[in-house]
Amino acid sequence: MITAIDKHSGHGHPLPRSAAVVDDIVSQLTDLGYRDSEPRRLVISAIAAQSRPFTAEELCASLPCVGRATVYRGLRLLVETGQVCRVLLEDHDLRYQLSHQGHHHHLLCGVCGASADLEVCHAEDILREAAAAAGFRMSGHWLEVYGQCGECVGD
Amino acid sequence: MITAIDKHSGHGHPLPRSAAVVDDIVSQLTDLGYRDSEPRRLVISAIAAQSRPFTAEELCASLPCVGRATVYRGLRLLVETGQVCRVLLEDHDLRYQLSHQGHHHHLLCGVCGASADLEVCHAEDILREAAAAAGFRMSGHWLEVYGQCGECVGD
DNA sequence: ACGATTATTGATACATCGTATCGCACCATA
DNA sequence: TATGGTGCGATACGATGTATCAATAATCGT
Repeated sequence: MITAIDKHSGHGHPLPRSAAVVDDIVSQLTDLGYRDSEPRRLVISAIAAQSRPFTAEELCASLPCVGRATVYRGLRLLVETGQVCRVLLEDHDLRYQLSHQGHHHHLLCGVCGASADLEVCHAEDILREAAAAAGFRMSGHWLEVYGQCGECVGD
Repeated sequence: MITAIDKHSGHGHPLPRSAAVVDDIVSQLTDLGYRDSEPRRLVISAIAAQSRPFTAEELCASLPCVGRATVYRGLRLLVETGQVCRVLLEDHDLRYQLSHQGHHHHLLCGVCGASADLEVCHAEDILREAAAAAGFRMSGHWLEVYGQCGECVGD
């Protein structure tokens, strides 16, 4: 109801089309039978405002007016519905980020923390074949790729 | 090409030469300057006795006479020295298992929990190339493959 | 528009997993 | 055998996430 994105309450500036992103996600949730509440919109909005993978506690800190449990619940719901995906850093730190649809993996920069998507996973066929050679039927996989992004190479 | 080796599912078979395995690991530790203590041997022995990926708490439970902190310290030391590797299950449960040397990834059975190794990671070249296309210089990756092992296919 | 129903919230306690601290014991070697 | 550092166990702590539960608010049928 309240489109409070324009409220420059916090530190960051609102992203240009972030309101549209929030509306889109909310409508996907309502299609699934979930309600459209203000705290949830705030959580989604805060997620959409993140420029790189974030931790759950960072999200909580950026939403002082929303209960911690609500932030965690919203995050979990969005992960379950595929709107947000988990990202595992090289040091086993678990983070989250907005998910772009479809099967993909992440390129993670160890210097600046930026992430990029590997949209098509060609490795999948090779893995399936290798699994079959070991008598396994592959049903899924988890892959993260670590390195340095173009701007950080050489640092 | 990727070759799968060393299925350590075990279905109840005791691992052969487990004492020799413990001695080998202990000698590698002493070579690195660490001492040969009885609690540490107990931890290593318990790890060697595991037939599939285990949690740290399972290890603690199997070693009631060794302090919890000691178990965790031993586990961490073995991970740091490469004797034990971490395994991430599909539900994000973190487990451990004896590491067979060299770069490898895991095939994990979601039914019985068995694991097998993918010893050579040929997907690496593909990933490096894909990373380069996105302007990244790849320095490492994390990969787990999920599915069903030969004995559990069809369950 | 109203009221009933039910999802959602927020505060808080709890659970899990792992690490830091600290005094003491043990080993290595001088 | 003195001594210094490694490792020990007990325990407190920290980080991350979940369960509980009364109160609230969104949705729906009318």
